[in-house]
Formats: sequence, C-alpha cells, structure tokens
Amino acid sequence: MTDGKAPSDDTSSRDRPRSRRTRQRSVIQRVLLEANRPLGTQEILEAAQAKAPGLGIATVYRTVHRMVEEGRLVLVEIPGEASRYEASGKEHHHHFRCRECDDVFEIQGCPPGLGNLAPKGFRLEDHQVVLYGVCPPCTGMPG
Amino acid sequence: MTDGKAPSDDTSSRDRPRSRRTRQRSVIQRVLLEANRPLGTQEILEAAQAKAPGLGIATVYRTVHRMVEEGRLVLVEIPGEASRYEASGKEHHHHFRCRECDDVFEIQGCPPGLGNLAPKGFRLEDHQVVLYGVCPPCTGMPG
DNA sequence: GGATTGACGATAGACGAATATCGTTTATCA
DNA sequence: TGATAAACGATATTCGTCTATCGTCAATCC
Repeated sequence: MTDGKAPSDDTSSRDRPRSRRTRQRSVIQRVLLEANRPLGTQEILEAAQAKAPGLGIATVYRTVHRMVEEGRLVLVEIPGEASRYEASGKEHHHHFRCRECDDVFEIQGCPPGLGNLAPKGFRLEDHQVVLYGVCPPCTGMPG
Repeated sequence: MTDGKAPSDDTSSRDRPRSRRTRQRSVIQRVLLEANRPLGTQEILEAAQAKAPGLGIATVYRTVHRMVEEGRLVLVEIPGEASRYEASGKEHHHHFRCRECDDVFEIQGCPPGLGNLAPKGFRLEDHQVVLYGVCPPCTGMPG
C-alpha cells in the first residue's frame, strides 16, 4: 500500500496517475459530448480523426473507458450490436434504431405502466426500451 | 402447386435435402419447445445432453438454425449477451432478465403508449422491452 | 529547457460466439 | 439388408470486439 498520496475515497479516480490534457482526448470527448445520440467506437474514431488525424482506435477505447469510469459517459447496448456510448447526466430516456442507416437516436419519455408489467414475485429494478423503424432523414422527411 | 418437388417459393425449405428424424434433433426440439423461456446455445446443449449423451454444440447450432428457418423458433437478443431462442407462435410479449441467475423470462403484455413515444418523423415499426431485476426464485420467493 | 512519465499509434493477442470441415455414424428406403 | 447420403461429434477456423504490449511522443512541472 502506498500512503502519502490521495486516500482515494473518490471512486472515480482511485490511484490513477494524473491525467494529461491531450489533443486526442479532448477531440474524442468533444465528439461524444456534442453528439446527440450514442456513438460506436468506429463512429467515434472517424469523427475524431477529422479533427485529429492519425488518431488510433486504441485511444478511442482508452478514452471511452476512462470517461465511463469517471461517470461522464454511459454505455448503451442495442441487442445484437456492439457497444455505443452517450453522454451521461441526461434525463431518463430510451432509444430508436433506424433500420436504414443503423444510427441510434434518443427518445424522450418512457411508456407508463412499465412498473406493472412484471408479474408478482419479480423484483423490477430497471428496464430498457428499444424502438425500431426508420428515422426522419431516411424516410425522406426533413429534420 | 404441389408437383414433384416444391418449386421453392416457400422460403422455409428451399431445396433442402429431406430431413431425418434423429434422436439428437428431437431432444433439442423438445428442450426448446417445452421451455417456457428463451434458452442460449449452452443451456440447450446441457439440457439436451441429459437425454442424449455425447450431443455436440455443432448440432445445437445446426438444429437451432434449422428451426428458425422453419419458423418454429424465434431469436431473442438481450443487450450485450449471446443469442437465445424461444418457441415461436406465442403472443406478443417481452422479457425479464434476472440479474442473479441470468435467466430470461417471458413477460406477458406490453406497455401502452409505446406507439406515441417516437417523435414526429420517425416511422415506428417495432419495439423491444427488456425488464431487469430479480426473478421470484432468486428473491427467495416461491415460484 | 530538460526530466519525468502519461499518453499515443500500431498492431499482436485474447476472447467468446458462431461457422466450416471432415471422417464416422445412422436414418431412410428400395 | 444393404446402399445412400443426411446428420453427427470433434475440432479447426473465422469473425468482430476489445485488450495488452511496446517503442515513441509530448504534456507537465521544476
């Protein structure tokens, strides 16, 4: 055990070395925090490379993991697909997946009556709703 | 439209060689059709091996695929987990995943108002609800 | 500016799920 | 019962996601 440095009662930074502010990291963070929908690692990579050429996939994973640990990012999983990530701190919401472009969008609100779905005896702790269909751009509709 | 052999407008059996009734296949089918919840390939394997020792995982995959193609089985995907399969033909329902035993259960019913969740412009075609919590046995409650 | 060392990019490796291969077994039917 | 080929079990291979490694680069601090 190392004493003489932070007692680490803060879960989000237990004994981690001081983090540095690098171009790559800020770009990735910006991409994620400014996106209004969950992004996959490949999407993040491509978006970030636009502003930080040469940026590698390993850095995407490193940064994303760090942000999740820090509580700034939330893992979003759609059945049968790879992990996506979205900014945390948003209101409770669900997701819509477009079958044309495969993008995932936030859907505000939550169907009422979910709490009554589980039969007696089941302890309901959480839930997830995924809507499937076609997003506005892909239907040819504006915005 | 019944001539010598099917002209194969039937998607579920295009030119497939005559299928044989084997012990392994019947056991796997029974396991799946009698289960009242979606099973993963490993679960299927273990359950089937009880009645057909030596049965291999390849046969599980083969049989499951065949049944899906035949329309007798439906793929059930829980975010972040491997595929499960359940008997088809059931009423519209959703699923509950127990965080203790990791089993997935059928939940009858569907939250109302789901159709209104998607904002204007989104064409809603389908949806999926997954409940998370603890199942009756795992809470210590009787069935 | 120079030392320290966290972060980087490239890429090999791990991992679990699923598929393909292949020699053997066995259901089916004449 | 014997011929045929569907189906089998074992296992190698593929596949996509994600992680580990390592030499180099550069953020940070004095």
